[in-house]
Amino acid sequence: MSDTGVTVKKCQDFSEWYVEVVLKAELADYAPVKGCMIIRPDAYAVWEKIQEVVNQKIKATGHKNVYFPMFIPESFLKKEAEHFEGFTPEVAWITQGGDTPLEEKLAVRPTSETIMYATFSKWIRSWRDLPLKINQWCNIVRWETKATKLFLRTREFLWQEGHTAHATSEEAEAEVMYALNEYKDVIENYLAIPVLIGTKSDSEKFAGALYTTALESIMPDGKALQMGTSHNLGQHFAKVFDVKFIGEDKQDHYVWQTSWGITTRLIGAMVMVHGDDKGLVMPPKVAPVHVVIVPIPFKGAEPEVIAAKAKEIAQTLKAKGISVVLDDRNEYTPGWKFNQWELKGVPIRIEIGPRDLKQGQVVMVRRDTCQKTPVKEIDIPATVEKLLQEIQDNMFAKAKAILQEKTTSVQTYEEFKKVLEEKGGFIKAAWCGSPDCEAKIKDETGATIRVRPFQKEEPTTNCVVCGQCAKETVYFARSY
RNA sequence: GGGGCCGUCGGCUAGUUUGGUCCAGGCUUGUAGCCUCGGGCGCUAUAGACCCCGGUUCAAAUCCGGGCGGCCCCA
Repeated sequence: MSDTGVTVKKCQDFSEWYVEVVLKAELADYAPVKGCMIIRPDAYAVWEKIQEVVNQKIKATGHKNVYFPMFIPESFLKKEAEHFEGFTPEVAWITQGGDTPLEEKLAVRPTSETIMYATFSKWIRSWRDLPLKINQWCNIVRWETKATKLFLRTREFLWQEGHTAHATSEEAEAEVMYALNEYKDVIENYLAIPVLIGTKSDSEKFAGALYTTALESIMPDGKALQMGTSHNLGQHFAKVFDVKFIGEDKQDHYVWQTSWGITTRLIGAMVMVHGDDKGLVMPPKVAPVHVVIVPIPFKGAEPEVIAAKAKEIAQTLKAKGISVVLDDRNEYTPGWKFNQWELKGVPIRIEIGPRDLKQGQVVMVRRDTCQKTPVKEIDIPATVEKLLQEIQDNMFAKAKAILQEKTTSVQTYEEFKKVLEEKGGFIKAAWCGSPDCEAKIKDETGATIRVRPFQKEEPTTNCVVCGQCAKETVYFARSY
């Protein structure tokens, strides 16, 4: 057997498996610049699908897409102190243009709050200008020093950043939850990855925010991955960028702001959660190709007959809006093609050969379970549609079971450490709310508070660290 | 932030310990062609590499220094 396929098992060497799947399924490649990646067509197609879904959602609720420059003057970035402090260790700076040193250095955007809000102050005059709801699809740069991990940790990545300004605190709060819930829908119902939602602890919140809400998921190796965030910025930025409006009461007020984003990291999560020993498994709702048809050449008699039939089936499916590839390359054997398309994660394969032709059927194979079923020709379109939904549902159910299996409640700090070492995953534990206890756990175990869930659970023990009265039950994990 | 491992055709690797047999070998892939081709089938021909810079040496893939890049573990 050649080594064009994945050579390690997912359960044996997860990191190596991940790298191989991403490279061999042709999702991404390493770039000539350290820490940067090249996103290849199949992965970009998934990103476009995510864009399509998100755009449709946010446009329906009055958000508009814009584009701001990627260069941010240093003075802008510095205006909100906490924000600057949070981002400055990983900002890339431009100090020279051609041969001329710049008078003021420019940051390559690590996020766009500052440059956008400087402009908001010009745009917003009265309560009639509110709410202002914009969104931007762009690249951002965070100059990481840690090891590159394709999709999960690269110096440059693609994202979407929504930014809104509102007249009241309540409206801003509602907007934060709106974005979070739409993300939950995209991630769970399209990418088929179950998430926990809640707020971040103060030490993990966005630099400059009042509070941060987030979606967190667990990967098969037991590490948590942040899937998206939605921040309530309060009036912190409004005050430093002077974003004011005259209210109906004829008084000046600062606006209340939110920002929220998801990134190409979601593609990495999709690979990790759903992939198997054969390679990628694409959730049908984001898969660039739904069905691949592999004709099995006719033995003896006319190969044109089978080719014609394959083409006919492809046409029928395309007419139903299903994305189909007819793999009629004759330089590869059917077996080779099976492996190739499985590596690429195409949800459904249709095989059609002489035996099938005789019986007026095809063989349909689903990627998630690798189950083969003969399907009568007349039933193909309906079966494909049904199967795509079934695969989507099954993938989510499987991932949900993993999430549950990888969530453990603990009573004591001893138990906490033991579970973290032996099993990983989310650890539910009682917490007193003190940053000191949180820091102690991080120092001693590497685990952080991933979310303080919205669905509150009464603590059944005292704080696992200090033994003082616990305020709430939170989810800890080591994370990417 | 600390520790470890690694870099040879597009991919996987042999050769490195002990410098010369290597204008670098194999498999795979690419290209051209053949093959009744149902799970990476087989056959023929052909193409393609020592990460970069410097040093040691008669001689460097091999030894030394620096750089660039990747992976893993710990925090």
